[in-house]
Amino acid sequence: MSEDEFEAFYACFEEKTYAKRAFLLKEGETCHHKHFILNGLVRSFYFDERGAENITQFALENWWVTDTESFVLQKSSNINIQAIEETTTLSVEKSELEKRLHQIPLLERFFRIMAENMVIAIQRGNDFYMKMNGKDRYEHFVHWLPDFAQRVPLYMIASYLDLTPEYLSQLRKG
Amino acid sequence: MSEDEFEAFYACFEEKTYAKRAFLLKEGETCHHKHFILNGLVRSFYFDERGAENITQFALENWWVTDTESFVLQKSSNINIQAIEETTTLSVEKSELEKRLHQIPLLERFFRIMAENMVIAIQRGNDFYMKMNGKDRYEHFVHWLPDFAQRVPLYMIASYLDLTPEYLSQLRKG
DNA sequence: CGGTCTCTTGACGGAGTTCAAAGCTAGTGG
DNA sequence: CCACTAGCTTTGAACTCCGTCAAGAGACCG
Repeated sequence: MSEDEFEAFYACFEEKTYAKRAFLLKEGETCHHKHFILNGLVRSFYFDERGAENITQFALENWWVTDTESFVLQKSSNINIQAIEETTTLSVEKSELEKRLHQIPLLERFFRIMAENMVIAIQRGNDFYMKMNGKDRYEHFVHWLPDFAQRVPLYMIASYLDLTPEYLSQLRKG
Repeated sequence: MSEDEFEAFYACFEEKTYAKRAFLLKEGETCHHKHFILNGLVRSFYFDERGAENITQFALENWWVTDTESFVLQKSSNINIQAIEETTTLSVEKSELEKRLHQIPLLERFFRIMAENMVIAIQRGNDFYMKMNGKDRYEHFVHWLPDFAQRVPLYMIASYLDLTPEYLSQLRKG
């Protein structure tokens, strides 16, 4: 990428700071941004039919976060994205991004590769989920993602691992 | 895309036919192709620690199939892709594809969008899986994917929906 | 301190699995 | 074209993992 191209690309990002518990996206809104996290920690979650929060993803420093379905199809979102800690992002708006993608062929390549890596990451997550029971999922999580285990309250980890806090508590004891 | 470009792109595809039960990819091999299915039906599956087959995906006419992780990272695959019926594909080999992607910027765009759509499809699948119990998953599957329900044996549907054949049998009765 | 949020404990229940056996079906070869 | 066999589907009983409910104990923050 030439220096000019990089400038043009970088210029379309905006730095934003979200307070603890602030929302990057709320259910029912359309997602207009891809966020790159400079600092902090966020979660994606939805409310199930009984009003309980179900966490589908965490993201921290150097991760991207968005609701891909809402962002790509520009339809209203089913999920909330919320800061767990105070969080600073570099965020790019959809129409800005589209413009640059047309101007800079290398960007298409970059975002293609990023999307492929997302497919891989999600499929690995599924694989991990399918092959392990609750206990193994928890142990794996604590072992491989200690950053999250430190910074995220237990009941959120339980939700992410698709366990009740009560059952997770049992597992930790025994 | 210009006519020349399209010719160059189309030329890198090869038509192949796989007999029923033939493998498009075997565990341990590296996946070198993306396959577009012209005709037929395939499944992706792995063997769990007890030697039982676990189906992760079906694909039929007009769908793409590959092992994204193995294809992108060129590492040995954990899954098998096998024809359930005799299947004809248009298949493109990785290095051929890479060459064209460099030559034809529009292709990068095409495959970026395709990868994004895969992310959306997989996440929808996960959502569907998380929110429904076994009975609902089966009914949803039969209702929305009748083609599969007709053409795929029951024990494979059970595996795909993550149920035992015995339990699925119960569900159908009651 | 007082209240809300978080984590733990234990009794009970239900969705789904496991195992074993028997009935059914369809493909294959003779 | 039939018979045989291997593969597929059904049944039922015992069992397990994990969720639910209810109650209480800490812990953090104003």
